Amino acid sequence: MTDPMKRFSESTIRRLSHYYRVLEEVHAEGQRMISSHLLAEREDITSAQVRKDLSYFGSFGRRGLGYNVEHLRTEIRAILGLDRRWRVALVGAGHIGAALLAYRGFRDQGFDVVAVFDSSPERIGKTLGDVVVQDIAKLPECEGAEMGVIATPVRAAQEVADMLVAAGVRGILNFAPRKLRVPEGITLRNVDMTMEFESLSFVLSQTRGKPRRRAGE
Amino acid sequence: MTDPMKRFSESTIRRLSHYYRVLEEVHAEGQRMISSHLLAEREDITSAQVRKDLSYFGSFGRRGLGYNVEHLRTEIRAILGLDRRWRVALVGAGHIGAALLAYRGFRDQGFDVVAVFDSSPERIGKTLGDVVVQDIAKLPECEGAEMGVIATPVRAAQEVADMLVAAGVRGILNFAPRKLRVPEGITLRNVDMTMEFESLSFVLSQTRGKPRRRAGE
DNA sequence: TCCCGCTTGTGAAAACGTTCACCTGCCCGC
DNA sequence: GCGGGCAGGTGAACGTTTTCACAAGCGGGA
Ligand SMILES: NC(=O)c1ccc[n+]([C@@H]2O[C@H](COP(=O)([O-])OP(=O)(O)OC[C@H]3O[C@@H](n4cnc5c(N)ncnc54)[C@H](O)[C@@H]3O)[C@@H](O)[C@H]2O)c1
Ligand SMILES: NC(=O)c1ccc[n+]([C@@H]2O[C@H](COP(=O)([O-])OP(=O)(O)OC[C@H]3O[C@@H](n4cnc5c(N)ncnc54)[C@H](O)[C@@H]3O)[C@@H](O)[C@H]2O)c1
Repeated sequence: MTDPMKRFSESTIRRLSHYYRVLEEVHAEGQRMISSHLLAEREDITSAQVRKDLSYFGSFGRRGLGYNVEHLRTEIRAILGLDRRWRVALVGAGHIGAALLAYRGFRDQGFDVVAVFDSSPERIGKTLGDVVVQDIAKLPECEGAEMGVIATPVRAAQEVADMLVAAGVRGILNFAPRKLRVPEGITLRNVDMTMEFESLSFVLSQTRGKPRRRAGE
Repeated sequence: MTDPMKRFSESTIRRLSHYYRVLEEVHAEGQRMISSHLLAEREDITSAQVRKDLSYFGSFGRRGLGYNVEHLRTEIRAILGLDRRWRVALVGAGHIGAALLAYRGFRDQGFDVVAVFDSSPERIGKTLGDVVVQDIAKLPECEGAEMGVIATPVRAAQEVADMLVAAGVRGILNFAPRKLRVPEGITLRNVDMTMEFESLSFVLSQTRGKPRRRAGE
């Protein structure tokens, strides 16, 4: 869509998401223009970074003025592929699955959960959100979903991934804490809360090795 | 704990978590030794990367042989700060909060949720997991928690963060999709599922602009 | 005991991402 | 319509992370 087959860094994309969110807010507040400096908002992003990120995709600002909020919002929306709706198949109607289904934010961003699958007889047939939980055995018959979400226990994750790929999804969001194998051409993203906890625990034990206000370890 | 005040890259730490997980598995299977090549396991990490990561913290392997699984597991455990228990205060007993409380994995890794807070009268007083949900107004009286988890709606997130900091936590895991301000010395990690979805949507719209097997856009 | 194949640990090189610094363009006030 | 100040775009410098490549160490077999 841009140049030939240029790839953009993961971090740039994550920051685009961030800019988009800021723009949504600022737009709601009625602001018309915003500077790269304000877009950066928090000190871990510099204004130069903002401008560089945006410049990979085009020239959206006006010198001396900044960026038009409405315009930039529309542009980033298009870049992130949020100017359309995505059909999502969710596998695993447990805690995480239920949380996702209950979350309005996703629908608002263009993500529609069009099918939910589970293996437990207790869950199959129940209505969750506005879709009926289907038997995982029916997943191969699922059509039209571009993305899959894996919210099953670890042991089922790889098998489910294979089924999703067979059913034709091109991207998978995986909540199970395990690296999955997917064929080339299939995009995989992991949400790994365990890792975040461990990262916290690492930093905290670095900065002060022992519990506060207690004797030795 | 290592040299003077050397900092390690975020990615190194995330990979350590990954290695740790692989080691747990391999350990359970009864393997005694493992090579850096096998530790990398998936093609997006090279064996050189594994060795470099580990070398930041010491020399744990033996040339010609690889790493002793049990030993390396213990070492990484200590590096990540998982050789102790962490007290966690959870704020927001909604979908995400409930999912976290129900998840055995965290307890197994050494994270104990010692207190849960919510603002909704419907939730306060209910028992979730094995703790009673308390009124958020009681958070300032909470003592001894080293980490806080924010699982409230976005609008409450910053206020909750401030309260957690006041209550003495040194690290915060934030599920609300907004950048939070925290004082220096407080470690903040964000789990942002929306961003992951957007990242998927970006890649998918790059690789093939239109839905598969359907006419126009 | 000595050699060979295997695998680590690590400097050096390469790739990558971020920051700097400056030129350009634009608006506004005079 | 002219000048000053503001703010975006961008090549180059910089710093960090990853990869490369190889010497050094180890075990096992002859
Ligand atoms: N809950 C958390 O806080 C948390 C935190 C970190 C990671 N995770 C991971 O997220 C995943 C989901 O966690 P959860 O808490 O929602 O688990 P859960 O047990 O609440 O739900 C899992 C669901 O998957 C279903 N399932 C099992 N096997 C299946 C299969 N083969 N096909 C289809 N469905 C199947 C189960 O019936 C259940 O409904 C797990 O892999 C877990 O490790 C969860
Ligand atoms: N559910 C998801 O799949 C999902 C996905 C992405 C992001 N998030 C984010 O995670 C956060 C939690 O999501 P959720 O689905 O669990 O929401 P939820 O509505 O199920 O739960 C939120 C809980 O926070 C409580 N709460 C509200 N204000 C509070 C306050 N000031 N102090 C203490 N408690 C308060 C509410 O009573 C409720 O119990 C939200 O910020 C949401 O944007 C959720």
